[in-house]
Amino acid sequence: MNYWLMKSEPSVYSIWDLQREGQTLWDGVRNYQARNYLKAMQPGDRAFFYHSNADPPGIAGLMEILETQVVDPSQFDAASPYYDPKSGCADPRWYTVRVQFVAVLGRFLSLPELRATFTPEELEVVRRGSRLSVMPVSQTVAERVLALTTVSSQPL
DNA sequence: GCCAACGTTGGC
DNA sequence: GCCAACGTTGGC
Repeated sequence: MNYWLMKSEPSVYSIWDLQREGQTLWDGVRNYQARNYLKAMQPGDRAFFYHSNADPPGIAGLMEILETQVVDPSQFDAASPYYDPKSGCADPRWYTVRVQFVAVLGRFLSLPELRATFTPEELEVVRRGSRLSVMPVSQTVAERVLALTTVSSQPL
């Protein structure tokens, strides 16, 4: 089981939106490295839900990867802001995952706090200028992150 | 709202 | 394949 960190702007889609909906398709990722990480995910993996462009930015929740290797349908939708006219149905360019809500953290972990706790080598999101929206998190760092907050256990 | 950092595009 | 121009991300 691997851990990941996935960013979303809460004004667009927040951890509370996921809590209400239970699960969602993580569509709209249009960066090749982030897509490669999405492709590497396996069902049962866990991911931290990171609120970007928030006040303060930071880790807000936890989710589980439900379904992988999903073709992102928004790339074919001309009305979508994520439409990619260069992607064809025969050879889709963008893949994503379906995620399941697990928990809202009992205490959010702000970016300043993460910076104070982890080096850029340990946790890529604290790196200056880090723009990747999906990134891996090592088991040890994930456990240290979880130890900093409270996560009410929710049956899935 | 600003702007630094970064990714992508396209001319050559 | 280089690189300047441009667009986007995201912290502050």
